Amino acid sequence: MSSFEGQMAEYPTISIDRFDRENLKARAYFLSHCHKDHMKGLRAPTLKRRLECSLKVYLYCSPVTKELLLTSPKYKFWEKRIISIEIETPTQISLVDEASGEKEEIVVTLLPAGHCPGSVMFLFQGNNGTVLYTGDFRLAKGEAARMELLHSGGRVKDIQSVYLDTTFCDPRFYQIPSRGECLSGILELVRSWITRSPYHVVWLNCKAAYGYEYLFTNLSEELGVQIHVDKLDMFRNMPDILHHLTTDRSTQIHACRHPKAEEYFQWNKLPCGITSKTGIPLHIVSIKPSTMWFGERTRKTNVIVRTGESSYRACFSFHSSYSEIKDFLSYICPVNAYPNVIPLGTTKDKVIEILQPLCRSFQSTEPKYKPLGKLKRARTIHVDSEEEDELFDDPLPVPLRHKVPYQLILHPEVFSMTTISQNQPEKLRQSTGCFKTESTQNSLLTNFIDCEESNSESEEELEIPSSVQEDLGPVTLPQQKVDVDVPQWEVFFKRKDDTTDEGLENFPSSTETGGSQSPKLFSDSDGESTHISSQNSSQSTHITEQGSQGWDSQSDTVLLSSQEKNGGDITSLNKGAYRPKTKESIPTSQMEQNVLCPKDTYSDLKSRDSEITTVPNIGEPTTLSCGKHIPEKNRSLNFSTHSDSQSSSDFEIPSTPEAELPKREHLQYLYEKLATGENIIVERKNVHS
DNA sequence: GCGATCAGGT
DNA sequence: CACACCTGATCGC
Repeated sequence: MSSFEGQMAEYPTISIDRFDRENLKARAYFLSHCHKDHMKGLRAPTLKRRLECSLKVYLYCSPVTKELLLTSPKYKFWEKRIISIEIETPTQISLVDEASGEKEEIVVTLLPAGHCPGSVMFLFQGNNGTVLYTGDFRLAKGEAARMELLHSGGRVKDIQSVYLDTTFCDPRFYQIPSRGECLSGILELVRSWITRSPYHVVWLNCKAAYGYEYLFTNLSEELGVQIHVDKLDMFRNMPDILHHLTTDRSTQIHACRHPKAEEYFQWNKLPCGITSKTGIPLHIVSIKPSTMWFGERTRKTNVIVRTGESSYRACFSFHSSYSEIKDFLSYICPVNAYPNVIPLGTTKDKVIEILQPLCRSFQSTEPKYKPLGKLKRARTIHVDSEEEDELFDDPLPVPLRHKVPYQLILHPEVFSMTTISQNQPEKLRQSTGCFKTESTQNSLLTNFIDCEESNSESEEELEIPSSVQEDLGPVTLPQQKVDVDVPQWEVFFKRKDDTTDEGLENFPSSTETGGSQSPKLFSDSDGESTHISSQNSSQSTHITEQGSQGWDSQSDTVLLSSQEKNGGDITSLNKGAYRPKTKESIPTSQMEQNVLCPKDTYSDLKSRDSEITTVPNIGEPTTLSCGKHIPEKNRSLNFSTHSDSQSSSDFEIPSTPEAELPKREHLQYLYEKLATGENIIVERKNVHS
């Protein structure tokens, strides 16, 4: 639960994710995502009244969040006062004090947060420095490095403060299986059950919250079965989600809810009330998404745990694990970091103790003891050289250092801007202006570059395979050799042989599943302890493909690919994917480009109220007009269930093409056992029996 | 009747 | 062990 009070030290006149108390005086509001604990006060009469008086006050959020929010009649009064901002589109906002007329300019950029549909992080740039408010997020290791707009001049921006989602910022939550692993584990479990007969159905016992959509869309895509839900009107303009949901109860996968659902389940009744199909009783299994976490030294895990005759828990997390948080923060390396959440059982001081070493404020005062294990090391950067880099870098995706292809440098510190969005999407106008580069103190910054390194993490990765091999007997873990010279995240996402994925289509994803089948199906691994919680997972509007690959233009399909070769996490909800359809259906990529170009469908005049401006690119290198944009990428539509998991996790035990793969029949057999609850002989060596 | 808060549950 | 809710009881306006 977020304990963020709504304001940031650097920009106290804006409020984020809190709308009560002091926040009632804010000049502008921001909502990172549509979860109730981030909407406190948002529909209170006091704020409503203030809106009526302060006509220049607006709420800014992603298009998806706006859509979800306005679907609820309780928030309808916000309709004319919400301005949605496209993901990854720097936008200038004027913060005006209505009493004094005082005005401050700020540029905000929304970055996908991977928490739930529409969830974003806010990057603010203004006179008091650049700050990042993460909202709630789940980003895999290395994802920050792939976010274009966190960079400039090929390096991460100089960020003063990060207001961080520290939900799992405790070593106890060291690792959480990746989205891909969790997804493929669930996928195979569901598959093994529903393919038995039309009367075999699955109940996904999800909570009432956004964030499971990527699970639904992926299952539907892979299995060709829509998911039954209670409501879907909030997705009416998000075809990529909508198409995978249904209100028709006759489907085999349900995610409907009812206050007495658990009770119903006891009686073999689904939450939606049905118990049979054409007179024949259903065979129901329940799968409850829950957070499962593992200690630092845990070698492997099962993402599916059987909890009863017909019930299972499946790993699913909306938030980044301890190691993911550390990876994220250490990459950003801000001057300061502030926790938005203090997990129960820990204290603010403890959380800060963890965050501080990853910040510059600490590093500069501490002896620079940088063991080889460090991932990044300090280096001095000259602005000039940065620009050079920019110009001459090769456009190919380069691992850590992000380049911004297709850009032209204008003047180092002045940017032209085009005004676009307005309150009403259809109206737009344009204008130009100048913006001064943020970091003035940039000439000599201490920045970090990747180090070839050897750090504990990679050590683990290297070790894990071997131990896993021992444990698993037949299933050997391919050496995911991590080349020390290679940027770490590649280790997680890249698969040696991408092409193999396709062929494996139906092959149960070995990974988690594979793990589960192994002896310790329902228990935990030998390593450390396993933990389970009932959380949910989530995802957001986010990008699957990392890096410079863009999303594809087929707006529709976007979602899902389970793990693609790029391995990243599957987050399918791509920026494009969940873009509400309200505007036009411009192919995503195209739309992106258009954002900065006059020709938009929008036309119009600007209203002086809400001043919004899209800034081509902020940061050292200035981008010219449509330049911001990410190279297009063809999103792979293949959904190989496995690759991701296998490649990305520490947990995975799986098989890779080169390794000895479990036989399909074998896995199928185990899955069925798992699904039906039949006894599984737990033999370490020979799972096959 | 409404909201805010707390307890309890999933 | 956490999360993001929901329900119900109580209190105050």
